[in-house]
Amino acid sequence: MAHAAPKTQPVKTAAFPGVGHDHSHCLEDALDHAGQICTDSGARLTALRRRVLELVWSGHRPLGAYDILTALKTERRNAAPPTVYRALEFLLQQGLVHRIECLNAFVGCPDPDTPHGGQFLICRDCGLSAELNDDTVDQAIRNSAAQAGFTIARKVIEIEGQCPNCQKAEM
Amino acid sequence: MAHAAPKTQPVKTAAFPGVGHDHSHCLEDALDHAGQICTDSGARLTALRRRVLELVWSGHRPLGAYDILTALKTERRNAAPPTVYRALEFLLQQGLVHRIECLNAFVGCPDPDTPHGGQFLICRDCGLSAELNDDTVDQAIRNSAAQAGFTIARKVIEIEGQCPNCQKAEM
DNA sequence: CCTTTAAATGATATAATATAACATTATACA
DNA sequence: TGTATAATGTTATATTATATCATTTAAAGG
Repeated sequence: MAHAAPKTQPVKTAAFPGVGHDHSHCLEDALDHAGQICTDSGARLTALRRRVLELVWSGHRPLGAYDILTALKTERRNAAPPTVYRALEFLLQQGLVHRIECLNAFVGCPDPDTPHGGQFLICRDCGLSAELNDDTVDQAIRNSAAQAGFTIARKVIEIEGQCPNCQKAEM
Repeated sequence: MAHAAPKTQPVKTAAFPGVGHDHSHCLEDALDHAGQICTDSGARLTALRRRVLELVWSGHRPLGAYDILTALKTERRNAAPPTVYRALEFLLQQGLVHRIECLNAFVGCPDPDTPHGGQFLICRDCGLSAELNDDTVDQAIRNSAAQAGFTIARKVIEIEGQCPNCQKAEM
């Protein structure tokens, strides 16, 4: 039966990067976007900042500032904590990276064109994160805050658990 | 016109503790709850743990571990970081306090009877936090995660902004 | 082009948050 | 009461983040 069981189709996992996805494309894309955004806004994407962005984008795994620093030091002997934190601060301001509070870590934003808070799924097994932007979630929160008479400045939405790939791997 | 303008009624601010609320009641309530919960589960709410819980409940403002330590040291000269972190770990496990990731701080749970993640409104002006548990938000997130094939272990939902009291104060 | 000014980076020190590891004391319970 | 386990004491150190001042680089106007 060639065209049997549609129920055995793999679960849709759009949000998480596939195991064999072409990451060089993600990286190029992120750098191109960053260049464009900074050109448009007049912000200066210096070599250092660009390099830190590349390091953040070395994968879809949120990286700690000191992880980035360690990598950076192999190229710039004089890199120090402020070197990294300043670059990250810039990248955060430009919306090019997000900070993951529950990990004290940073991850590239796949869609930096429109400012947004970001909703994150974070896998405890493999460490990968995926950014959602579900408007239903957003609206529910806006409603809830409005009912309490609260004015929102920033939303931290970080969901820890197990990603589809790691669920499969367990079986 | 004695019964004019209903539109001038104060905004409903149920979630945030009123300026003059009877906090001693909050505190007693929390301690009673804690005693009950630990008795039921067989967990040991020692004097130290109970005292740390009291300190966390000294207000509705999330406190850092070292804030708690400073307070604790006035009574126990030998208190050290592990003293506080261990007590907090216990209290977190029992669901008696929550950790606010974006502040590296801890706040008492007003409703520890049923385990829950907690959704927080955090005022940047006065530092107070209010815990929501809006099922609409919760469901939206569960849906969103399910669509991505993601299994949820823990949710971090922290909304920073301005509380109703501080909005009024600005006028 | 030069100068002035602002922005970015270098460099050093230290603050703030959190945990590891082992010793000692208290509690439960057989 | 003795023994095992849990809790706490104690010291050291890891991890994350920022303050401060010096130096270099880039931008903008004359």
